Amino acid sequence: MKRIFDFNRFCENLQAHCALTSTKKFKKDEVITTYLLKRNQICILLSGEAFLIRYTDGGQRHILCTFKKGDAFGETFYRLHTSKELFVLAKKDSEVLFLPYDKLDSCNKECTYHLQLLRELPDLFLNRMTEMNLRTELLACHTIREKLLAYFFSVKKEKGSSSFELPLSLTDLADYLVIDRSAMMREISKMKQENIIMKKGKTFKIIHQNEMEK
Amino acid sequence: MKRIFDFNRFCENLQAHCALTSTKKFKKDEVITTYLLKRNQICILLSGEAFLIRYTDGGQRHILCTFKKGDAFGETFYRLHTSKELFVLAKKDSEVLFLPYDKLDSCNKECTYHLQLLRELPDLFLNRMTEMNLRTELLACHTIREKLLAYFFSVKKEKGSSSFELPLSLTDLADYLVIDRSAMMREISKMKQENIIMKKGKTFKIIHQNEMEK
DNA sequence: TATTTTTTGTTGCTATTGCAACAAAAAAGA
DNA sequence: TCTTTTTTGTTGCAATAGCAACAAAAAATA
Repeated sequence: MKRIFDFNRFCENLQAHCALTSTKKFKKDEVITTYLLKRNQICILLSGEAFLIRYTDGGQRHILCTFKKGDAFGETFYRLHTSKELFVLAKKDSEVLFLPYDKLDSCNKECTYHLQLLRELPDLFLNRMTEMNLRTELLACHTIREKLLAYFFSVKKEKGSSSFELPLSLTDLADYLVIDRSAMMREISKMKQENIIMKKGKTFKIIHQNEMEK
Repeated sequence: MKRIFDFNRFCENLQAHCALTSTKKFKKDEVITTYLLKRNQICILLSGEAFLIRYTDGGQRHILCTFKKGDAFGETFYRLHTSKELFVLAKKDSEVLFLPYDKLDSCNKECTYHLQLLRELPDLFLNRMTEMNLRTELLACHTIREKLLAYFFSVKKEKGSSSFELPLSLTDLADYLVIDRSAMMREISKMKQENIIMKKGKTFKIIHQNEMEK
């Protein structure tokens, strides 16, 4: 993700110089934060990996977003319209930087970092939105095959190579695309048979790209 | 939608005092703008109604967003990840205010309105995001029935009454939820038979709300 | 008002998908 | 290393949804 300013350096400065900032480490599968309460908190993933999760009434798990190093999250970035609780779960051991959103312009005089962040907020929002747009588009595909192909193309585009490893396990992918895992596996098998994709372990390759491309 | 400041008044001031601002009227079914090019343009709907539309490769029409008076849109608010073109179509005769995003802080000294807008941008983004989150959640429902019920609840919540008129035609609703219209009609018939909903013309009412509620 | 267009409503058929249940392989943990 | 847990892979069956095609009602237009 292109960032207009040096995000890593910015985070370091924030930690070193801002009294309102705190960092915390999380073990795999721990809850980093929830989106139910108006926490007015911005979270930045310094290391590790995390998922934004919702459980449906039926008990199904949906993966709404995946966060990598440098991604900003928190309910500040996801205005809710239902009261269904969302969780951010550490997928791997992670370190997270927390800072309050509502105090962004009322920190002490020497702390210019909050103001800097304020200026970057529209861009951070847009980064979130881009990811959400992707998932929405995937969910809007009619068939499992179309969902998979659209997803594979997005990974291919991001990695810049026609062979790529999925950033998610197949189990997680099914929860991200909101499809039945076994039905998805069946479709993957069919696509292998029909020579549309190749699969060796975790590495996929798209062979026939007819339309859709780009 | 709650706005922190008086949006209507703000638009009036902008039109009256800012040289970079322009307004234009559109007839029903005219294209207001497209999201393909980097227009760096912010659009505000002053009157009327508009849809954000995408056509799939298969020729299907998807309604991605619906805009009402006061809503802000433009590719600035929808960072794309594909090169698929999006259209904003006037659903009714409409009037739209246009202003350039990238010149927000470089207008003449007397024009304080751009700066004001800049401060409001995160909030405007979040309003957009809330609507997109709603649709994503609807698309994530497994069955047509669940999609419909979730949608009905969102309308009910917005209108504050258990009886409500849909803001979309049923044909448009199917394109918004990305489901086959005839299958949707069949499901609505079933739900009427099973006494889950009532329907008189365009007015719906939810009878059994078991879970899901709120 | 009369005519055209759009929306609503209905149905049969078929393909797709979800569910359940299970086995094998791989990964994680002791 | 051995054991346990998670992930991957497969299949039959039943329910759901999409497609096509059409008729009636409503809305828009002349």
